[in-house]
Amino acid sequence: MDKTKLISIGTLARFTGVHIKSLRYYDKLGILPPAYVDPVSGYRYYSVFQIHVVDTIQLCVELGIPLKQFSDFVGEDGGQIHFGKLLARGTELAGAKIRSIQERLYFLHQMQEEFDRGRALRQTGTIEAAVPEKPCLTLPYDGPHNSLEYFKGITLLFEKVDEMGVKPGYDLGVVMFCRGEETKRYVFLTVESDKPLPADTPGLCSLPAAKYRFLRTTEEDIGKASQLFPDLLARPYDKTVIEVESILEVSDMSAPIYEVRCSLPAEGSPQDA
Amino acid sequence: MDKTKLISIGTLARFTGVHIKSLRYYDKLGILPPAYVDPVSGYRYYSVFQIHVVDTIQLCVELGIPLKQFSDFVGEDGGQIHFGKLLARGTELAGAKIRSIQERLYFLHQMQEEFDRGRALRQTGTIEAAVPEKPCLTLPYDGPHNSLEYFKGITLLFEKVDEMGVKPGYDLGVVMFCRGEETKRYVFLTVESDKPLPADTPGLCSLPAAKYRFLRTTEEDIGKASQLFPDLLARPYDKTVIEVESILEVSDMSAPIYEVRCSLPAEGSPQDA
DNA sequence: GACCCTCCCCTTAGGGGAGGGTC
DNA sequence: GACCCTCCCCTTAGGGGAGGGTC
Repeated sequence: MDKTKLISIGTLARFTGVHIKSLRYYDKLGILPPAYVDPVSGYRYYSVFQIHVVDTIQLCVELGIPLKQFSDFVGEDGGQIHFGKLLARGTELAGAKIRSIQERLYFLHQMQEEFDRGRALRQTGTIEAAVPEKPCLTLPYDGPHNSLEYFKGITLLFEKVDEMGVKPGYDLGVVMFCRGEETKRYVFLTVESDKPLPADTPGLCSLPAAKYRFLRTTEEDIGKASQLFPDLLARPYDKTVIEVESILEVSDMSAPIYEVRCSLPAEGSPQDA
Repeated sequence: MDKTKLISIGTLARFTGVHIKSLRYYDKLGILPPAYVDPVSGYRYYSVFQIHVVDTIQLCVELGIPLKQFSDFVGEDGGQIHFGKLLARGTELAGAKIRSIQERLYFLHQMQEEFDRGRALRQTGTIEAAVPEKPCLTLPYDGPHNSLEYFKGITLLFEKVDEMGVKPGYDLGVVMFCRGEETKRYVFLTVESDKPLPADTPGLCSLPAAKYRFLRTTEEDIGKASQLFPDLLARPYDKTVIEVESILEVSDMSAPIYEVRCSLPAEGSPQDA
């Protein structure tokens, strides 16, 4: 072995930008044996071509491929790299990672929207905004917020969502559907699902897409929607009133703030009763 | 504290899909204190609303925000969540992650291309393909491959790339520029850089974009380009001949295979000498 | 009987540092 | 004097399991 063709571990570290400790660790794992080890001093010497092996190891680390699996991509003597396998696995993993982070980013954007609306609401007292449809599970309920019955209902809804194998959403509370003369009241929990849910699920319905008027209120006033939206309730259109605990800013459980939303008449419907 | 409003740790685990052990760990870190702990049995009881705290913790974990920093996003009593801060940090981190993985994916795609070409070359013996321009560092050199001088040259190039603060590319070897009567031979190392390199860097040039003819050969034949491309060398156009060690399949250092590329005449140039 | 408790040991990919030879 | 060596201890976010109370 001609040492003059080889470089020291420190030089390899400099050339690759990888820490000396990492190179020793790779040696220990057996995935980067030095081209030559001085039997007296124990000094490790590497070939410049092993720079590519280091690069490949780094690629695996960055893609989250466990280094124990690195040997799957390398021939017996460590000098052969199965790029085909590595490329396939790497592309697959990188794709999965990007998809997963994009989902998270999408969730964050949704939260950001609700958060911004919450802030606007805090500043102006009331706002009006369009809200998309959201699937949810419901349970008939006619009591006040924050009662034992209410908690039992919410817990039951979480239980059901769990049984269905889907994820609970961030919104929960009380919803009132005013349809003609009839008004029905439920506790609800929104549901996150990429697949459509079976239509025959008991209690499955959705918070309808509509333009809503938003208000904030404290626990005392909750359930008195008639006082909060006197002008809207006086008008005879089908409306949905949603009461949720406002958790989308600095939320304090001991003194909850509620957000109450009342759907506005659809565009083009008669403006007067 | 009314226990009937609370759920057990196992129930919380089921509702959130998070392992019981993780919930205990979050308690230990102080970022998810149970709403109530039975002083006798030590049993932990949680409020259903703490489901949201668990979700938020999971979001942090998935985005790679250290849980020690989680307290930055939570009020003193653990019941308040600063969504604004969390959203900003999360969006920032998720964006950075996606960009980093996309870079990796781009690198993988490039490798895949070279890999596919290598496979085609192995099957057919020779192929012709267009190759984009690549910046590289060079050092005049006139010896054979795999000699001590060659290694010294390559090592020096790595050293220079390192000094310039850029990353070495995957291609290295010997390049011959035939310009008119003059032929110059160098060792080269490609350079990866997103910024343009200072034009006055000594030895900086580029492997020109062109259609190349590819051949594979063993160590013995290397440097005898005149025998490998007799038809092309007989014709009087400016050509570039590149000899690289073929590392883009199962590569074995003890018996290297070389890839030799000779640029073809530009389209529209005279077909006969 | 299913659920929960507290230890205790183990994992990945290294980083920091001590104490001591080597180029 | 800069470089390299081998221990040894430490980190994150938990998972597995033992041994023993609790609903």
